[in-house]
Amino acid sequence: MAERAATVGVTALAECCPSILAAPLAVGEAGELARAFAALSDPVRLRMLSMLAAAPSGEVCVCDFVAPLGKAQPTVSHHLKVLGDAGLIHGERRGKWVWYSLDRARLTSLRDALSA
Amino acid sequence: MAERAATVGVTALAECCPSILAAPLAVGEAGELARAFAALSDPVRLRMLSMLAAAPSGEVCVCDFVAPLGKAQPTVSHHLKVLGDAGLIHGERRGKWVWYSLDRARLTSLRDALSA
DNA sequence: ACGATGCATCGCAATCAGTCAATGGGAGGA
DNA sequence: TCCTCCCATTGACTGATTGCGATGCATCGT
Repeated sequence: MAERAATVGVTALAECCPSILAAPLAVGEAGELARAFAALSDPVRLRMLSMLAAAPSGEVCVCDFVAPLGKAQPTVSHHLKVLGDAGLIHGERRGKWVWYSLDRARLTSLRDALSA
Repeated sequence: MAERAATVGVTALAECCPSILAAPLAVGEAGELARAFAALSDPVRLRMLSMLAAAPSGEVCVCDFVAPLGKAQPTVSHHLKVLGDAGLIHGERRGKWVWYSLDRARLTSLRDALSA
């Protein structure tokens, strides 16, 4: 159920990015945007995004999130999944490690939803 | 407790608006931003903001939120309080009615937090 | 003064979200 | 093959959030 809802939100937003300020939001649009902003409504996830943005290679390994964030590894994995479902990050497995990178276009589309 | 936390977040954000993309977010900054985005993580509240943005006079009475949103009056009041605590809207009592208006500067500062 | 209206607050029920220990599964090295 | 390491998933617990009925508190009209 979670993956379906997340996918719907991502695809719909990637295409049209409804703005909050342009016109009264329809119920469906509001729901999609709300789920997107919900991904940004946690301090751990925001710090993850900023770490990805600041990473020289543009990628961060899961193991490198644990210590700086001060959270257990399952918790880190959970937040990475939330951000991934929101389309904000993408993970790629290389050997034993999984490297995550930021989807800046997705973040921009979310930013534009706050513009007129 | 709620009003204190909200006030801290509002004042701190109004002054500096830390960007997610600029540098690794400190724990405190991340918490403030997270609370701000949490206010945007509900479809009812997003529709409220868009209704305020689309209102010709720039103001909407509480009673005019109830029917379009399909929520009970206490629920509407609750969401208005959340948005107010986040600094996104301001209410002004005129006679029996309370008129709410959008704080566009606050919304812009939140938008800029998603910019490099 | 009294009743009516508009909004906020309280209290409760139901649902959701964050956290971690335990477990599972895949990849590499000995 | 077995052992180790890295990551994801599960299950359980706690706290936060959403929603509404009931109530309280102003304000206005009579």
